[in-house]
Parts: sequence; C-alpha cells; structure tokens
Amino acid sequence: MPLVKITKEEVLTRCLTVFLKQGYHKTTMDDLSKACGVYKGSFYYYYPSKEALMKAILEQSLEYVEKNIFSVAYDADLSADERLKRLFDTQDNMLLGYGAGCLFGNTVLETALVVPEFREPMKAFFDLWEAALVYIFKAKMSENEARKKAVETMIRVEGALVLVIIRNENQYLKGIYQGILTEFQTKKDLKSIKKKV
Amino acid sequence: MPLVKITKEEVLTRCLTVFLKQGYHKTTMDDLSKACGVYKGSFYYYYPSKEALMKAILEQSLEYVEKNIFSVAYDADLSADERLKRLFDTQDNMLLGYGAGCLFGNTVLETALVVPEFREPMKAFFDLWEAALVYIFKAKMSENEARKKAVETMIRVEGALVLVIIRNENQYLKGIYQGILTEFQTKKDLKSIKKKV
Amino acid sequence: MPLVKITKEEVLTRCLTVFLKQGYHKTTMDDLSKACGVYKGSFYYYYPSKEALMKAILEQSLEYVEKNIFSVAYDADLSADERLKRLFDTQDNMLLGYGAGCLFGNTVLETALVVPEFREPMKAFFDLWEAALVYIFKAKMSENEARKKAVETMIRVEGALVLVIIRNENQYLKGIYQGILTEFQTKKDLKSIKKKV
Amino acid sequence: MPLVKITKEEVLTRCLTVFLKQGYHKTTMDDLSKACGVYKGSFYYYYPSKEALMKAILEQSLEYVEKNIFSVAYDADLSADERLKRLFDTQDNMLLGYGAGCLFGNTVLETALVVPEFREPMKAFFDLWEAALVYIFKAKMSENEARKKAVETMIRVEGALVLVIIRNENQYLKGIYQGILTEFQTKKDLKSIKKKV
DNA sequence: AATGAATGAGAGTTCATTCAT
DNA sequence: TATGAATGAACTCTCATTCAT
Repeated sequence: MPLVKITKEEVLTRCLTVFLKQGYHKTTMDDLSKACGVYKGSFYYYYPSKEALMKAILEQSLEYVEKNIFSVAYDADLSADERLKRLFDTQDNMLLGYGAGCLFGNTVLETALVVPEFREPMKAFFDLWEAALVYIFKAKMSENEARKKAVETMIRVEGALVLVIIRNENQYLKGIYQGILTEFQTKKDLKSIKKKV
Repeated sequence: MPLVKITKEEVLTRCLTVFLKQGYHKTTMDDLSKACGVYKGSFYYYYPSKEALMKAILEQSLEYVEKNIFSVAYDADLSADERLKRLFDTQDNMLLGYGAGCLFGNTVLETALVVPEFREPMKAFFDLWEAALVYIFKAKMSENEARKKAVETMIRVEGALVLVIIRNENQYLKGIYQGILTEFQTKKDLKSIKKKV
Repeated sequence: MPLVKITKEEVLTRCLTVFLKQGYHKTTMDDLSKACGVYKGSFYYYYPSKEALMKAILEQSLEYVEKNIFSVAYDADLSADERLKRLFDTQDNMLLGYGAGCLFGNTVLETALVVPEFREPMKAFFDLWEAALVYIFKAKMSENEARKKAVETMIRVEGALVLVIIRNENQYLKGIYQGILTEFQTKKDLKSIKKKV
Repeated sequence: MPLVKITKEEVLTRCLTVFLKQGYHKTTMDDLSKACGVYKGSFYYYYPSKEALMKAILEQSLEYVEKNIFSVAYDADLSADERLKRLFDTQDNMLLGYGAGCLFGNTVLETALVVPEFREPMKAFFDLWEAALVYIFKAKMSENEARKKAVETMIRVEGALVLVIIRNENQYLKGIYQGILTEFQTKKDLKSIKKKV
C-alpha cells in the first residue's frame, strides 16, 4: 500500500488488532493509519468509510476462521475427539493471541444495536461456529443434544472472555476447554455403540 | 439540574440505558442531554467529565445491584433454592429489561483496555456477584465447588447475552437459569446431610 | 456569537459577501470563520451544515429584499415613476455594493442543478421581484404587458451583471436602468388616460 | 489516453458538459474521469492541473464557437436577416443542448473573482460574440447603434438563461431571439436605403 | 444553581495531485 | 504512454468541554 509496503490483507489484520483492543468507536482512522504505516487518506481508496473497513475486517476474519479454524471440524482424517481438541487449540490461539478476546463477541456487544451493517457477518460467525461444533458433537450424541452442547460451548467461551479480560486470568477460558473436552472424550462414539448393538 | 425536574439518580439511570444501548464511546453528551431533558452543560456541574459520569453510573449500578439484587443471596428467611431463584429472577429483569444486556459485561469488553478508570467498579461487580452466588451454592456444596459453580454461572450468563443480542433470542439466557436452578434444586443441603450423618 | 461580538444577522451578512465573491463551492467554512471572527465549530451550533447556512442566507436575503427593496413598489405615497426609480436605485446599491453581482443569480447558475435545497428561495426571489415590477408597470399598461416588461427587466439586469463582472464596467447595468426608466416615464398613467376618455 | 479510446477533443467536450452542469468547483477530477472513461491520473499527462484543463476547455470552446457559430455572421452568401437567424439557431442549440446554459456566462459568475486564469478566454468569448453581432447589425444601422444592439443582445441571452434554469422554461430564451429577429427584419438595409437616396 | 452559547482539537472524509511502474 | 495506487493538505463536521451570565 505505501510508506512501508504492506498487503491489503496485512492492513486488515493490523486494523483488526487495533479494533480488538480499543473497540470500534474509540478507534480513529488515525490510529489505524499509524498501526499500518499507511496514510489516512489511503484507506479511502479501498474502503469508502470506516464502517466499510470494519465490515471488510469482519468478513475477512469470517473467511479466515471458516477456512483455518472451523474447517478442522470437518477433517475426515481425525477422530471426533481430536477434531474438538484441535478446534479449541487453534481457536484459543486466536482469542488470546492479541489479549483482547473475540472480535465478533466484542463487536456484537458494542455495535449490534447501533451499526446494523455489522449484523450479517457477526451472525454468520456464530452460525458457522455452531455448525462446526454440532458436526463434531454429532459423532457422540443426537443432533439435538449436539446443538445444545454447541450453543453451550459458544456461550461459555464468550462469557469466559469477559472474566479473562476483567480479571486478567486466562485460566477461565482454559477451564472451559478442558471441561468440555474431558466430558466429550469420556463419551462413546455412536457408531461403536451401534455396532455393539 | 433540569428543564424537567429530575433527580440525580434518575439522570444516572437514564444515562445508563443510553450507554447500555449505544456503548460508551458511541454515546455523546448530547445523546445523554436529550435522554434526560437536561442541558448539556449541566452535566458538568455535577460531573467533571464524561468519564466521571460513566464511573458514577457504574458505581451507582454497583450499589444498586448490591442492595437490591445480590442481597437476596443473604436473606436468612429464604431457602437456598428460593434465594437462587429470586436472584435469577431479579437479575434477569435487569439484564433484559432494556434489551441490551449487562452494563458491566458490555463495558468490560469495550473499555477494559482503554479506560482504566472503569476497571475498579467493573471488577467489583463481578466480585460481588461471585460472592453472592458462592454464598448460595455453599449451602449444598463445598466452598471450592461453590466457587467453581459461581464462576461458571457468571460466565454462562455473560456469554448467553452475546447470543441473545445477535440472535435476538431471550431463550438462551432463560435456558441457563433453568439448567442451573434445576441442577441445584436436586441437590441436598449440606446441613441435612451432616445431620443425617 | 464569539471572538468579536457579532449578531446572528451580521454573521449571515458577512458570509453572504464571501459567498457572493467566491461562489458557494469555492467558499470553505474556514473562509467564513475568518470573515466573521467566529470559530468554525460555532456555525454548527446554529446551522447543521454549510448547505443549511447558505439556505439561511438565501432566506434572510429574500426577506431583506422583500422588506427593503421590493416593498418600495407598493408605496402608495409615490408615483409609479418614482417607485420604479427608487426600486432601481436601492437594488443597484445592493447588486454593485459588494462588486460581485446578485447572490441569487450567481447561485442559480452555480447550484441550481446540483443543490436542490436552494431552489425554493432562489425561485421565490425571482417571483417576488417579478411581482414588484409588475405592480409598478401595471400603472401604465395592461397586466400582460406589465408582466412581459417585468421579465424583460429581470433578464436584462441579470444578464448585465455578467458583462459588468467580466468587463469590469458598471455602465452596462446603469444603461439598463436608464433605458427602462426613460421608456416608462414617457408613458402616461392608465388612470389619466381613462379620465380623459 | 484511455480505457475506451477517445480523442482529446472528445475528452474536453465531455468534461465541458460536466463543468456546465455542476460548475467548476463542485466538479471533481473523479467526476471527469468517470464521464470520460479515462483514469484520473491520465488527465495529468495532458494537462498539469484541473485549472489548466478547464482553461483548455474554455479555449477549445472559444475556438469552436468562433469557427462554427460566430463565423456565420460573416458569411457573404447570406443576407443579414438570414445570418442573424442562423446565429441564433446554432447558438440556441449549444446553450440549451445540455440543459445548463452558457459555459462562459456560468463560469464568469462562479470564477471571475477567484480564478484569474479564466478571465482571458471568457473575455474573448464576449468580445468575439459582440463583434459577430455588430457585424450583422451594421448592415441595417450605424456602428454605434449596432454595438448597442449587440451588447443588449448578449445581455438578454445571458440573463434569460438564469430564468430558464430556475424556472425551467426555455420560452424566455426563445422570446428574446424572436423579439430581436423580428425587430431586425423589419428594418431596411443601409445599402438599399443609400441606393434609393 | 444552571444554562445557553461558544470553543477548538480532532474526527471522518475528500480530492487535486504525484509517481513508480 | 498511461495508469493505478498512494498522498497529504484541506475539507466538512463532531463533540467533550468551558464559561459568561
């Protein structure tokens, strides 16, 4: 893009970290400009507004988690147990990597009622996340139960992030992962059960 | 203070609803002025800054929930079951009353890393909430278990609010209450157990 | 308003002269700010936008010319000849006073097709001007003829201003006034004609 | 120059229509770029600035009207009456063709006092127009009278365009042409008069 | 005690212009 | 030659804050 050469994706990623730490409204175009080493006006060559920029970030992030994180749920080479573990591992890396939680969760609470343009990617994030979890959980329980567990999992992760931030204690999130993993691993595969029967 | 006479507390309450819906940074002093029917300049007679105003709101809310919501946890006239149910009922009323979730949870995610002044009341909120839950849960389990359950409860409530807002489905929160209540009610009091023993 | 005390009307008048000289789009809020000795932000306390400010100026000018210039057309104490002369005199003073012509004529040519909000006051200006001229001319001719003469007069005044500005020669406008006046004065009043008959 | 191949003249003509409709200052290089199907940067290969581009347009237009419109005034094969009629016809076509009046008249009022670089071609336009009219009018009147009539004609045409635009009524301009034509046609040629005498 | 107006720094955005390719 | 991207100054507008009254 400019001062320091930087790809469009890298720009979005750097902006993401700023939005994640400061929130959408507190973040100024100047903050982003400095974070990217890009002149303020340059953003407007690619995105017509701050809102459009944020939406692009949400959409890029959505695509990223779909391809790189949620995708593991559908990996036919791995057992359900392994898939759940890997999902948690990569997701954890993302959520705590910048030390400021989940872009989508944070953005929902800050903007859901005031920036309708963000609703779509935010909703899509939770839908895709849910679908991935359901797909894994279905290996050991009914679709209905799997859905309940999936929702419960998302709720706990998002909720844990509040405590992680205010108490500065990653343990809350780690605890969630472990609890769910352990519980899941002790269950038996539906297939093996059926075989027995 | 006012065009329309209005108490200091009422001012804070009205501001709270605006902050809750729009978030801290998106909300302008003008928004607050209109919501209260009070001239913008007048706020500065009572609070030196927007930040101080928000802090006062957080502190007033903290006092309010302590006296009117968390207090029920310590009501000696009620059984643990009843106390938990009442806590959930009143808390639910507050969280969904304005349709925008938990002021403290929202504010944590939006401001924890950028407005250090708010940390104290926000931390205190979760500490008091935890203490109230622990006090109830202790009736039927060890302090250690009670603390785990308390944290788990707060996490699930805060997490559920994310889904409630983005999916516009109160059911997520109701489900949390019911699950926890039911599980708790089926346990026996430690006292009665000890007595037996 | 501020730095130097200045009334709202004086602000509009000073802005008018700037708009008249520089045109609407070329003029910046900073230009206006300097011309008025008022901080830029202060304009926005009274007018929500540059467009609204300009509209207010057009409207104030409209009111001004109606009360102070066109009104002379209806002065029952004066003869038609005198009323026409006075109308031209005061109008001339306004048009050449700032050396940049007619705010309404200039604004029509610059903005009529791109700022629809200005159409109303601009149209009204020409309607009121026409009505005033018709009223005077009717004293010596039919309503139909009077209307033709009125339109012809406005056209010649507006057209003359183009030449006045590009050739820097006031004479073009003066010539128009004199021609129309002389022609009108040589006509006889309809009343006196009727009396004769 | 181009995405879509386009001649330099065609570029100027398209830019002209944009400037005519929107005015000089309101028009952005981007508007022009879109109107021409040419990349923004490309303009700067041919013209060093927006101002230079506009000046080129004024100069091209000047050349155009001189060759294609005013030239008819000097056509030895036509009678004075015919030459005046043709002049009005072609000029009318140009003025109302884009529905936004006279580029030179509009630009005078918008820029005469703020963009001195445009004065020269704008002055030249009115001088050439005047000369053409004088040349025609001289056939039936003294040079002095012809000059007066010429100026009067230009004034009325430019003034009529103001009313045409604000009232959206071409009739004002048509009326001017007809009045002048009719009056001129009823006069006798100086030559024939002289011959008679 | 409370305001109504004014402030001024800074926000998001625009745009004529530049320049490496 | 012609661009596509980048620039940066300047623009319109916002807003927390101040202050005379």
